[in-house]
Amino acid sequence: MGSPSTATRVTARRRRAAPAPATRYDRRLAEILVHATEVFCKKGYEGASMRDLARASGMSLAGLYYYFESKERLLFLIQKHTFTTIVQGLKARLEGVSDSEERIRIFILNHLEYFLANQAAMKVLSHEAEALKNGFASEVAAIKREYYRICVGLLDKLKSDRGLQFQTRIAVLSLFGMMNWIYTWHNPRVDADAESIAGEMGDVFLRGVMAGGKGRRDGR
Amino acid sequence: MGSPSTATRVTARRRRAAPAPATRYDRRLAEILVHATEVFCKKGYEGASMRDLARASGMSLAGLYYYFESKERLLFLIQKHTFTTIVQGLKARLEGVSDSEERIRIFILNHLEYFLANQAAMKVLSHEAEALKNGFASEVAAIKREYYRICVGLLDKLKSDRGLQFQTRIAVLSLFGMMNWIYTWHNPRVDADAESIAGEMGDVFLRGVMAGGKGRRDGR
DNA sequence: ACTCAGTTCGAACGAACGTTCGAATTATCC
DNA sequence: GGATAATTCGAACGTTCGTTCGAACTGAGT
Repeated sequence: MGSPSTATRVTARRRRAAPAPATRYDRRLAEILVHATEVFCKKGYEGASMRDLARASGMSLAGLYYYFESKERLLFLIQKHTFTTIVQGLKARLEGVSDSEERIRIFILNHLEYFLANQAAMKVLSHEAEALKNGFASEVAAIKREYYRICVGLLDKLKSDRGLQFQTRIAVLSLFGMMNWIYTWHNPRVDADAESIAGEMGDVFLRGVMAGGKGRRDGR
Repeated sequence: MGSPSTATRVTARRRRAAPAPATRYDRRLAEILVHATEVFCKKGYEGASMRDLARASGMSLAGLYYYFESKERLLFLIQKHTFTTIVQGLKARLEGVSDSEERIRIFILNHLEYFLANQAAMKVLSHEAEALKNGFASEVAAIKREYYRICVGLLDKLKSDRGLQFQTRIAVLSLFGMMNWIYTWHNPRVDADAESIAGEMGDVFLRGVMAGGKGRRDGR
């Protein structure tokens, strides 16, 4: 048969939505993704060679291509899975909570908990955001846009609930900056856990957007 | 002579601290740095080839090596110059200002103004922070540490002046995150200028750290 | 016109890159 | 245990990588 990877991937795709079983193919694929994430995190997407990835997953160079048709698709799968998971987790946690401040605190906590529990994957997601091209890029961009819009919705709700006045776009992007920058500095031996950092950042950010009421201090 | 670049660089290094004149060598070198910054910004350090850099500066591949002994040193020169300039500018602007809140606003404004006026260089500084190794890395890290410590000093002063209570480390790193993340989203056709964004971020951040007074909302 | 340091370049080096392919190996089912 | 499909691999492909080298060009001083 011509291209083994295409053929096998099609037949292997008949897996249930159920979590545990999964085919051998899917399990091995997930393993490789984990090791590749670690390598991409350490050396960067461009800096990591397929030979590095093969060594990390204890597999031959050619063997990798049974699971992925290209290095770019491998990065794509990592980013898509990571992003999808974090959005799913957020939606589940927001369910049933109506207070708009509490909902933003949940957003921050969910983001930072996932970030610190999956540091390598989140660094690859944040740091290699521009590495994908065309089709791959736009599919990840769509998930990112959904995530961004959820946050905008939460902040706009807070704004109207409490009659606040701030630029939602700047506030949202500042919040993402505060949170995502963590991959450049967090040291588990020095820094507190996600819940504590989320509390601290939530305090600063929420007081910051709420303390003002209406208008800027000097009316500029 | 064996290695022309080493010899010429030594003889050419007799330039004044004066701004304008500079030797031909220094002027050409600066030009190449500008073009290389643009390429590193667009394609990343690993993703940019020496051939890309040669094309961008209208020079032959071999010609570049008259000015730099390696690609890594080229990145180093860009990062060191950018970081040194921003720290210098900050120190000049802080001189004579004593109010601790105003000093932090100056820090934010200086950072964002330089960031948006030199987006490519600042992206290369932020995004390729881990690309350098050993000696190059530690020299840039020293400047970064100085810059970080200045910010810690400013915040600690505010904290003691006003009897506040927050974790300086988290606050500083959150502030850097807010500001540095801008390279991922700022669009000059949509977003306001540096002064306006600095005002907005300054409001959120300063209210955030000042509104609390002492202790966390739930005493955790 | 000649000199000589400063500057640029074409051509090439070996190494490493992403990817392919056919054969070999391993697991699965009758 | 033999047939069939799923999985793995060694070896090689053509390309591009960072870097080097000696020759050629340029411009200022004499």
